[in-house]
This record gives sequence, C-alpha cells and structure tokens, in this order.
Amino acid sequence: MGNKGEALRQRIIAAADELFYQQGYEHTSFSDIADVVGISRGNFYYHFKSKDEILNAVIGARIAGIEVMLDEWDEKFTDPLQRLYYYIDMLLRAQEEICLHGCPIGSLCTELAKTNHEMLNDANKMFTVFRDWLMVQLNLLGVKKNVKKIAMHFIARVQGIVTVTNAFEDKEFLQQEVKQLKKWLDDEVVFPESSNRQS
Amino acid sequence: MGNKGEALRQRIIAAADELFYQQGYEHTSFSDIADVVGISRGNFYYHFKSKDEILNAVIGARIAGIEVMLDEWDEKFTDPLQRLYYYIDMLLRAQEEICLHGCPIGSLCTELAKTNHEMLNDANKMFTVFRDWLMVQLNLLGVKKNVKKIAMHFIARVQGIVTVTNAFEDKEFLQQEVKQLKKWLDDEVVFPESSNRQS
DNA sequence: CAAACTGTAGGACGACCATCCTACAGTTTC
DNA sequence: GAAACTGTAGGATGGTCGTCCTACAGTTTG
Repeated sequence: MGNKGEALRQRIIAAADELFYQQGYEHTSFSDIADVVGISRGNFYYHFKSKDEILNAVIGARIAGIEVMLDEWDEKFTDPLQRLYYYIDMLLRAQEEICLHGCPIGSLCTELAKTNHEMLNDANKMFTVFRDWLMVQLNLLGVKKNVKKIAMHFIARVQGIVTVTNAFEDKEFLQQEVKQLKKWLDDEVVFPESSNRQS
Repeated sequence: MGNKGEALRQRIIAAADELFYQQGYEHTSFSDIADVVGISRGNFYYHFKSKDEILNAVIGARIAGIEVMLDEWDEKFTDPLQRLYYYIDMLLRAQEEICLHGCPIGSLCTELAKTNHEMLNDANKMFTVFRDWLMVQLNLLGVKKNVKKIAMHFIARVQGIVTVTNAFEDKEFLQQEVKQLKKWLDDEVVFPESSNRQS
C-alpha cells in the first residue's frame, strides 16, 4: 500500500517545516530532522532524493496549509472586513513565535534570496496565496481601484511589523502596530474620507 | 607600528561586510573572505579570534558607517523634511542591491534571530541609530506626539517594502511603495488634517 | 649580531554535513 | 515457498567548515 511510508513522509515534512521555521533552512541538518522524527539519517533518501526536495515538499505543504486555513476563515466569517481583521490579528495570535522566529514565509524568502536559491520563486508563492485572498476580500468590500497594489501593500506592512518585532524581540511594538494597521484598514481602505490615496 | 596589520584588518572587515550582506553570515566562510582579501585562510586568527569576532567588527563598522552617512545627510540638507525624503529615496538608490540581497540590517537580524545568536542585540542597534536620527528630524518638523513610535513605524514600513521587493525581485513594487511612503509622510506625519492618527 | 616582535602562510585537526551504498526485515505477489 | 517489492538502519565517503598550530620572513629593539 505504501500507507506507512506515506505517513512517515508526512511526518518528515511536518518536522522539517517546523525546524526550517525555527532554525532556518541551511541551518537545519538531516540529523536534526531525523532526531525529531525518530528515524535513521540515511533512510531519508528513500523518501527524498535531496534536501532541496524536502524544501520543495515543505513549501508545497505550507501553501496547501495556507489555502485550507483561508478556507476556514471564509467559513468562520461572512463579513470580509471581519476576515481582514482576523488576518491582522494573526500577528497577535502568533506573537510569541514571531518574536522568536519571525515570519515563516518572509524569513524563508529572505534566506533563499541570500543563497541565490532557485526555489525562491516557489517560496514567494506563499505570499501570492495570501495576496489573492486579500484581493477577494477587498473586492467584496467594494474596493475597486488598485486592489492588487493594496493587497501587496498590506502584506508588506505585515512583513515590516514582523521583521522589526523579531529584531527587537519586542511584543509591545507588534501590539501597537496591529492597532495602527487596523486603523489604516478602516480609514484608508474601507472608508477613505477624501480621494483614494493608493496611487 | 602595526599600520600594515591594521590596514589589512580593515580590508577583512570590508570584505566580510559585503559578503555577509550578499550571502548571509552563516553561508559565508573564512575561505570566501580570504579569497576576496587575497590572504591565507589560517592567518585570519591573527586578526580575529573567531568568526563571531568578525561579525562583531562588521556590526561596529556598519554602525559607524551609518552614523557618518547620517552626518553627511545632515550637512547636505538643512530641511528635516528633505532629509526624510532622502531617507526614503535610499530605497530607490539601493534598489538593485535590495532586489538581490534585501536590507543589510534587516536580513542580518532575521538570520541572527534564527540561529539564536547572542549578537542580535548588537545587530539591532543598527536600527536604533536610524531610529534616533529619525526622531531628531521629526522633532525638528514640529512633531510632538509619539515621535518614537512614528520613527519605529517608519523603519518597519521600510523593512516591509524591502522584504517583499526582495522576495518577488520586483523593483516596480518598491518604486510604487516609495511614492506611497512619501505620501504617508506628508499627509499623516507632517500635515495631519484631522487628529494625530498615531495612537 | 642577537633577541624579540609583527605579520603571513599553509597544513593538520576534529566536527559536521549531504549524499550514497549495502544489508536486512517485513510484506506482497505469483 | 520463491521472488519481488517496500521500508528501515547504519556505516562509508568526500567535502567543507571553524579552529589551531607550527614554520618562517621581515622588522624592530637591545
């Protein structure tokens, strides 16, 4: 059946996912993953031909995980504005991990860019999934102009908050920025008093 | 005299600085630096006792370099608003490098956080130098409330732009975000129409 | 000139890493 | 029950890394 092998494969991916987030991709060795999963080092090559292949599987799993999560959000909230608030509040819900390890997506992309890794172009698709979802919510809110730009801006705002929070290990900064980001969403995106400021 | 030795020490720091930016700290080996400088590998330990000591020297050199740069900006522009524009335009001036390697400060902090490196608390001082300078300029502009928060917010905005630009290797995104950041500076910080939005 | 110091070179080390290979146990298929 | 396949274990390999050590050339100091 290969059921047992597939289950182990999933456990390897899950362990690698967490370790890549906590320690970074390059800094995580096969031994690290093997220790967590509880299998032998060399046996890895039965499931994955190379370390890059694990990275590829982790990126795929993360993208799938994000899509599932966003579907759940869509079910949980009918109001697109509530969904966007929930997106921002993700920062609060994950504040401990963010303080310690930053953003799983942003920090991986930063690392892959540094090592000139070809898979950067796959990794940044994790952002794209969020972006597309954000665009849908903005559309539902009646935002007509510059929807894609606003969505990308949104993501960049979140990334900035995470980078600085992580660099200073400062949860308070994160908390006050979350408030400000919500205010921006209210004042500048949903109910722009004057003309649309996004140029 | 030790003059020759000191000169070489400076060349090592400069080479390490550039390589750490382009390749990351962990991913840069002694051999890499030695090749660039043109000296033997083992001889490193005459000038630096460990790799961490080079990192320490690089951080120190960067902080000194930033301080010199900001002093030059202060001389070049008398208007604090012009100085802040020039700060934002730094993104445009460095857009090629940002696309390829991100922010020298942000990406280093991200990496050090991942490896639980003690020197993160020294590295984030590079941000602090910018923050303090920003606070001075904001004060000169007559901003009285939340000056520190606005300065940190400023830095986070820049970091977000850099992270996304780097992840997507997208200079156009950087360019449009620069425009938006200037608009924010004008509308929300310098001439806030309604009440001060920074809470 | 001899001794001491400064600076450089390059090899040796032990550790770790990704990868490969072979051996072997368990299951399935014929 | 023999053959084939699935899955696991663990050692071997070759490379790279940070670090250490010794040798040596050049300069300075006595």
